[in-house]
Amino acid sequence: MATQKELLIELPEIFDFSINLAYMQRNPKECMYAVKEGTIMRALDVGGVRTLFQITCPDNRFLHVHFLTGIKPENKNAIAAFIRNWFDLDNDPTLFYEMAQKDPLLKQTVSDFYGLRNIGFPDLFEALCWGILGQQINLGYAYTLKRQFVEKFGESVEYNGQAYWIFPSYEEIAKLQPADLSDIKMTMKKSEYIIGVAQLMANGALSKEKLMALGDFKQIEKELIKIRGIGPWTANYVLMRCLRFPTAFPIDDVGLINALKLQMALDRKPTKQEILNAAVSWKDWEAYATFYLWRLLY
DNA sequence: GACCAGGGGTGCC
DNA sequence: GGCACCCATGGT
Repeated sequence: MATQKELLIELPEIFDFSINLAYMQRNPKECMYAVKEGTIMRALDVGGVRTLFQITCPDNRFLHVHFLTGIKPENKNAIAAFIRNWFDLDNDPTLFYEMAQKDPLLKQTVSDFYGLRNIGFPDLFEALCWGILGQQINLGYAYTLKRQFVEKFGESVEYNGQAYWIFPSYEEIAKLQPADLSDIKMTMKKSEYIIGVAQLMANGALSKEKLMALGDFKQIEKELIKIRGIGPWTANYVLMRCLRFPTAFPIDDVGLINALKLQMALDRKPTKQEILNAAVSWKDWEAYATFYLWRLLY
């Protein structure tokens, strides 16, 4: 029975907590949550209240969310929705698995990582920033940049001597000039792009709700690509990991290309046409195919 | 020091 | 729309 400080989130059948936990621990530089001994810790700003919670999963049937600071009863639904989106619980990958088990390029990874979910970025601003940060630099450095950005402009919750960081708000970032980010070694272009996105969100022109209201995947993609700093890769990355479209497909992704090179046993990178040919059988599940192929590398 | 990195913008045709 | 070229900087 859940008390006031607890929340239970029922899990779908296809879900393996330890597999997802292992994915979440893949990079020690991650600063938006902490994983320790089967427990995930994360802080969020919910309606102006800094909330710290931990997630455990003793039975693989429910996520047990325990609030450590700042919970208000009226915010519990918002946090439950955040966690459902974060763990991608509202997509049913049954048909993806049926397809993937017959696909020679996917067969191994879906078997090795059965029950893995597309762990994502429920917050649109965080998703867009992470996409822009990750453009054309190695992933390790992208994590370093993110940490510096978060620790300079975000807020944190202290608990047992450790700081849990909350991603900077677009309201705060919208007020900055590109030069304000130069001391964290963000390139001028990335700084301009991130501030530009923050300003679009701060003035109400861009929001998750407005994008989703467009309904159609292609229309949302088109709308995202209009934004300076957002190209086809970032648009599809956000469609995949924030807006949760299973058909999103960041086809130019270096990680995807390298994973396919490995699975196709090539001594060169596959061509775009070869990737398109491989993806024919992934139809409607391109995002999941990509996510599982990434797991071979990271 | 070359080459790569979970690309994107710009200008040209 | 497709293509070449530029951007900028850490990692290897």
